[in-house]
Amino acid sequence: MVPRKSVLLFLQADFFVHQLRNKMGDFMSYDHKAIEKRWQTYWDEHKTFKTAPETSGKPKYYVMNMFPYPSGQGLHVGHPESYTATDIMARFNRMRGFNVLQPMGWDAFGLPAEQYAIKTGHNPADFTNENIKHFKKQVKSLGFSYDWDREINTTDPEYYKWTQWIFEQLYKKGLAYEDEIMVNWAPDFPGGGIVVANEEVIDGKTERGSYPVYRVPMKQWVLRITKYAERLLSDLDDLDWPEAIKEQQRNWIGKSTGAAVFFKVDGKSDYQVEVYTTRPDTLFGASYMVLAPEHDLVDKITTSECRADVDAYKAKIASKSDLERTDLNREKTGAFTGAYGINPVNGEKIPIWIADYVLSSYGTGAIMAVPAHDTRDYEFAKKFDLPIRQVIKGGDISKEAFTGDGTHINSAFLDVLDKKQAIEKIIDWLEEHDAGHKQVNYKLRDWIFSRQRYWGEPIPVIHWEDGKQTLVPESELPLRLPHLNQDQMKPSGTGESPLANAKSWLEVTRQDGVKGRRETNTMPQWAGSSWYFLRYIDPHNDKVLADPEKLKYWMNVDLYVGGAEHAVLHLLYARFWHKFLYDLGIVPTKEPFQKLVNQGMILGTNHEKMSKSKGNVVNPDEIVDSYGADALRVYEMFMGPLTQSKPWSTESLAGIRRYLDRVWRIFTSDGDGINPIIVSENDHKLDKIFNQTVKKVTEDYAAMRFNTAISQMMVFINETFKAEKLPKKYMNAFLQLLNPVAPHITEELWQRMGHQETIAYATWPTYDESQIIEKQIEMAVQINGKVRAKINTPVDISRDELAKMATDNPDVKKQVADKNIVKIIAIPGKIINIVVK
RNA sequence: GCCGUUGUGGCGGAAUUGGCAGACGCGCUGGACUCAAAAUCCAGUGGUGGCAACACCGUGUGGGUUCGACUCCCACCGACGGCACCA
Repeated sequence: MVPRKSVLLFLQADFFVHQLRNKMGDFMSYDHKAIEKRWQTYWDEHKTFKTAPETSGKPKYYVMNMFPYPSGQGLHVGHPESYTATDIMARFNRMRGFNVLQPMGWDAFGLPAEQYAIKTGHNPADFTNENIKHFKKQVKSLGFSYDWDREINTTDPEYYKWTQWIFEQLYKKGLAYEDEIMVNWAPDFPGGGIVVANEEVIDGKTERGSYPVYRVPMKQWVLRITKYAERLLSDLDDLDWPEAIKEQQRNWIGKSTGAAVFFKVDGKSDYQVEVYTTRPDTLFGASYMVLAPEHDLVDKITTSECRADVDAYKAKIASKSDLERTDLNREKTGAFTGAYGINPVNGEKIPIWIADYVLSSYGTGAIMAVPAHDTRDYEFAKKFDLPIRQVIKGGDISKEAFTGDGTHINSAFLDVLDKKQAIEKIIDWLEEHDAGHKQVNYKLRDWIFSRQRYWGEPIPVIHWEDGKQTLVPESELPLRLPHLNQDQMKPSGTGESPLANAKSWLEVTRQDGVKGRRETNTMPQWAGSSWYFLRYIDPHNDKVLADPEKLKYWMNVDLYVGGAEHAVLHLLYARFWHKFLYDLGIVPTKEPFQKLVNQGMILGTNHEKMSKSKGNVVNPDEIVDSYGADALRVYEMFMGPLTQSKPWSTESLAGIRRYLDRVWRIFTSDGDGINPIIVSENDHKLDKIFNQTVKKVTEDYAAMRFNTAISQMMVFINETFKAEKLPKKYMNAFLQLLNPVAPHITEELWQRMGHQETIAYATWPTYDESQIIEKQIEMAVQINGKVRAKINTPVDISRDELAKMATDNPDVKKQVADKNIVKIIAIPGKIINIVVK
C-alpha cells in the first residue's frame, strides 16, 4: 500500500508542476485581459470613435448592422461575426480618410419581455433595460468602434415619438386605415391569442412558437403597402443585394400580368363574376367557374336546391386552419352552387362551383377553370367529372393538363395563334366588347399592423363617442405607454389588448365634453426597425425626425450587414416606410440600403445549427475570457467567406490565438520594450512580401474577403520569423493592416512602437507596385496540357523567345524527341503549352 | 413542384480574367530544445505505385467546347435555404 501511495503523490506533484509551467507558458503569451480592458477604457474616455460633424469636409461612410433584440440569453457567436465584419469596414475606412458612422442600438419591443412580466410581475421596461445593459456590456467586451453617443432604443419614448409620428403621416395620407378584414388569428398564442402579419405566417403557423393560424374577419389596422408594390419591385434592380434576397422579395410581391374577364350570371343579370386569369387565351377552354367559399356573390347566386350543400361546405372550410387548407396532398373539395356563368366569348353556360383551392385574398377570389391547361383545375374536373376541353395543341389531355405553349385550336378567332399572340388578341377583343381588360396583380397584401399587446408603441388614435376618429395631436407625442400591474397585463381572453385595462389612460374627454377612448392595439415589432437607420443620423433631435441636411450628407447606408432571416419582413417594411418618407420629401433617397450583405450562420462543431437541445452552443463570453476578443474576432473572420455557413472549431480558434502570440512575440521578443531586431534601416529582404501584403489586404478588405486578408498577414508574419532585421516602417504598417480585425493588440503594440496617438486614424499604408513585379519568373511548360518542366524567364520576354526557350529545355527535348510538335502556345507571364502528336 | 445558394485533401477553406489545383489555418508525422513533457522553433503532409528519378489518378456524376476547364455550355445527383393551390 505504502509504495503505491507515494507513487500517487509523486504523480500528483508532477501534475502540479506541469500546471505551474503551463501557467508560466501563458505569461510568455500576451495578456489579453489587461490589454483589451485598457484599450476599451481608452476608447471610451477619449471618445475615439465619435463621428465627425457633417461639415468635416471628409467623404462619408455609413455602415451598420441589423440591431439586435436584447434577449435575456445574451450574445451568441453569430453576433460577433456580423459586428466584426462591419467593424473592419469602419476601421479600415476611417484610416482611409472617411468620416465613418457606425452606430448600435436596440430593437427592444417584443413579446418575451411582456410574457416575462406577466409571469413574474416585473415591469417590461425595467426588464428590457436590464437586458440591454447586459447586452451592451457583452458587445463592448468585443471592442467594436461604435459611436455610442448615437445609441438608440426603440422602447424609449423619445424614439417612439417619431415611430408614432410616421404612423400619423401614413394615416393622413390614407395609407393607414382600419378595416374589417380576414386576418391571421392565432387563438392559442400565449396571452390570449394574437393577430399576425401575412409575413409572420410560416406553413400555416405563427413564425414565433408555431401556433396554428386561422383566417377570421376582425377589425384591424392595416398599412397600404400594396400601393408601393410596383416600386418595391422595380427598385430592387438597382440595389447591390444578394440575389437570393432580391428574388425572395420579388416572389413575395408576386407580380403577374393577365386579364380580368366578366362572366354574367345566367338568369340573374344584375350579377356578374369578375375573374382574374393569366391565361385569357384559354377562354374557349373554360368549362366551369370557381368562387372562393368566402366570395360575396356565393349567397346571392346559390339556388335553393344547392343551398344546403353550399352552406355545409362553407361551414367546414371556416373551421380549418391555414395549414389544413394548404395541405397540397389533400384531395380537391368543393360544392356546386346551382348557378351558371355565361362565357362572354361564346355565350356558353358553364357551372359555378365554390372550392377552397381558390383563395379569396388573391385576384378577385374567382376563377374561370380551364382544366385542359391548368393542373389544379384538371384535378378538380377529374374529381367532380366536369368537362375538359383542349384549346392548345400538345400534351396528352387524357393523362394530365398541358400547360406549355402551342398552337390554339377550338378557339374561333384565336386558332393557329401561339400563346403570346392569342393573349394579345383576346385582350383586345375583351376590351372592345366590354367583357374584360388587361390586369396586373400582386400577391403582396396590405400589412396587418395592429397587435393585441401591451409592450409595443401605442397607436396614436382616439375613437370618439360621436363616431369620429382622430389622431393624437403631434404636439402631444409621444403617446406614452401607461404603467400596468401584473394583473392588468394578463390576457383578457377576448383578444383585446391589455391596454384596455388602463382606465385612466384609456378614457379622454374632448373640450366640447364628448368622451373618447384610445386605441388599445399597439404596433408590431417591425415598426421601430423600419426607420431606425434614419435616427442614428440625428438621434437627439426633438424638432424633427432627423435634420434634412444631415440626412442629405449620410444617406443612404453604404453597407448593411445582417441575417438572411429578415429577407422579406424587416427589409420590405423598411423599404416601404423609406419610400413613403421619400414621397413626403423627408428623406433624400429612394432606397435605404445600397449594399446589403447576409452573414452565413456559424454552425456547431458537428456541422449542425447551434441549439441548446443539441448541446453545441458556443458562448462568446467564455471565448473572450480565455482566448480574448481579438482572437475571437480574427477567428470568426478567418473561418471562411463571411456569407457562407461554417462550423465552429475550437482547435482552429486556438491556432488563431497562437498566431496572435506570434505577432506579439515578433514585436516584443517577450521583453518590455520592442524586439531589438526591429530597426530603422531596411535590408530590403522583406520589400516584396511587404508590398504584396499591403496590396492584398487592402483589396481583400475592400471586397470583404476577410479570410484571405488574414491568411496573407499570416504569410507575412511567417516571413518575419525568417528575417534577421525587421524595418520599423514595415512593422508599423503591418499593425495598421491587422488593426481592423484585432484592434486591441495592435493598439498596444502601436504604443510600444513609440506612438502617442491612437492607431485608429493613422493613414492607411500604401504599396509600391514595382516592388511586387519580378524581373525573372518561373514558368510552367506544359506538353499536351500537362506540366512537364519549369523554366526561368525574364518577365518581358517575347512570345517567340519564350517558345524557343521552352523547346530548348533539356527536359522538354527529351519528352518531345520522338513526336511532332503541332503547335506551341506561349503566353509570357502565363503559360507555355506544347501540343505534340 | 418552383426559385435561390452550394458541392475542392482527414477538417475549415484558397485559386481575382479559362493558364502550375490544394495558398493559409487545423489535424497528423518527423526533427531541434528538454532528464522528460508542455510551450516554442524548423521541416514534411491529396491518393496510388516505386529505393528513387518519376508515372498514373484527382475539384459531386456523365457528356461537350478549348492547345488548356475547379472556372464556360448541356444533362443528372446530393446538401442547405426560401416559396408553395397566387389562377
